[in-house]
Amino acid sequence: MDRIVLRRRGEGVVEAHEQAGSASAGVVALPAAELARYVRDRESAPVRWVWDDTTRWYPALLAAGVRVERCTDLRLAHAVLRRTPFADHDLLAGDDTAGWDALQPETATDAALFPLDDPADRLDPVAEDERQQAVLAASPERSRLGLLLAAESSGALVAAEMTAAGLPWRADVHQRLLTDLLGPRPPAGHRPVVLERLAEEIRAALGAAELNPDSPAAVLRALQTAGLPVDDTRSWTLEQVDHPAVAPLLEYKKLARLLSANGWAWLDAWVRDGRFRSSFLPGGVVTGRWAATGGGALSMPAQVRPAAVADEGWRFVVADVAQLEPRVLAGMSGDAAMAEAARASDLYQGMVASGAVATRADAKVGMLGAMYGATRGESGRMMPRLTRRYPRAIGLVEEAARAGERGEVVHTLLGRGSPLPAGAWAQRAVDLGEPPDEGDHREDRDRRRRAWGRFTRNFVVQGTGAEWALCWLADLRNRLWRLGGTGRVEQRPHLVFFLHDEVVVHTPEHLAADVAEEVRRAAVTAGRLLFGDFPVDFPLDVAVVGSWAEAG
DNA sequence: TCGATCGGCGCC
DNA sequence: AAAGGGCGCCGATCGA
Repeated sequence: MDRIVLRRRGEGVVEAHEQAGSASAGVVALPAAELARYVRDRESAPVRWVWDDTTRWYPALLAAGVRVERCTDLRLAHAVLRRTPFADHDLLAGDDTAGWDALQPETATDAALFPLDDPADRLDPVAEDERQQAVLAASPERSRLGLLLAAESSGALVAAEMTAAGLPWRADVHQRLLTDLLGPRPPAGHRPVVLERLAEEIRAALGAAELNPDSPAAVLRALQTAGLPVDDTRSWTLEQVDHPAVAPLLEYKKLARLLSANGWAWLDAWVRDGRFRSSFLPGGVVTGRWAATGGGALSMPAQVRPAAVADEGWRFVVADVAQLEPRVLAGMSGDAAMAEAARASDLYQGMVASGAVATRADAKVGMLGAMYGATRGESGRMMPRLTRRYPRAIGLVEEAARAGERGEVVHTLLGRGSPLPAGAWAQRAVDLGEPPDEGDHREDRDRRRRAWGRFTRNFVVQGTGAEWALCWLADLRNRLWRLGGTGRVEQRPHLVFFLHDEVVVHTPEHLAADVAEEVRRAAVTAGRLLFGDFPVDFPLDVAVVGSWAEAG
């Protein structure tokens, strides 16, 4: 397959470096304005575009109606290679290392603010690509690491396409929802009438005439003055006590949250032309999960999802994986008993059926505890039992926790490495053993050590789950393209949302059933890519709906 | 006055 | 005695 490295040069010129082995090795210089046509032409045969950073190239191509099949995102690949235990890091070292380390993705606002001086332009993508390929070739885990790099780059393409397309959003539906719950939109600086009324109720119930219910400290003082035994103002805490102020306070908090997180200001800021426009950031989380910036895209409350509505004549296909992380744990640990439980569409029910635990609730709380590191309470009590039934699965997360406590790196199935701990406890653990110290400090160190162990314990599972999801997305993206006939990305079935273990596809109605089928096939492919023939299933809940809220 | 931090809560 | 992983974002509050 041809491999073409793109590089920006000054004065609106782009160089295309066709690498050895390509049909016509050499360098082509072309005006930036002609890039889209060049890329479109070359896409008629298999080609891999190599570029410094997808966010610096792909949005303009998409805007010109050009979709690419595959790329290598050097920024994301560099970040993976810097941390993976599967690579010889000396092979990645070069003059530019610090620059590649520091390279940040671009968002639409960055581009407008800093159009001229981009640090990416001081980096040499041809040299970096050669280094990365040398690292991969020398890796003892070439195939897993290669899969991770390919998946990460595909994810970058998906993210750019989703960011460009936006999530269909009906501002009128959203506004009606706000008005129904909060009252009419108030003038700037004023509370909606419903909140004002609740605030008065709270003040009356607590005998605190001036109370600002938005101030946690003031609310706490008022509650304590009224004689309530609380140390914070969390909803869960308030639900435990009986007082006339509690009901209006809980109602106030719920509605105030809606107002501040997804109220009229949110609509003004993030919804344009019938689309919620956020920015997805692949690799934005150390574990490999995506992050997003703008509008809180990854924490969209169920409450406002009715406003996500497919276009006229289009549908959403919403799919999510049930219990992704325990399934991934079964696969990566090769735990046959847990994989057997995972054969059920409800893994927790599968654990009950096999006699491992008594109830579904026990199964769920026990597995969450195993993956998050709960050692006591209901979760902790399940651990001995789970360890007996699922020795390999539980052993894997326990070992990841112990390694973290020793200050060591752990890694996902495909080789994403955890960061090294920064605290003093880790320096001492690795270099000096246990120094004598004041009791206070030792307790503090132990607390941090255990916290880091919980992080590495979760890292291996969350990170491998993210790898499964990346493979799912990448394969689905190609399947959707092949379904679609002609036209640009957003004129065909295309991804509009991704949330760790859930996807939303926007599709012309007549293709919805086909999309649902491809979503399932892509999940099978992802399972095979990660776990080969090991029999662990990833069943999906798939819904064809008009509004996101109708799914699940 | 403005940036950093806190308490809280939404999602997985 | 407390002991649960990862995020983004808000208003209030603190502090330079």
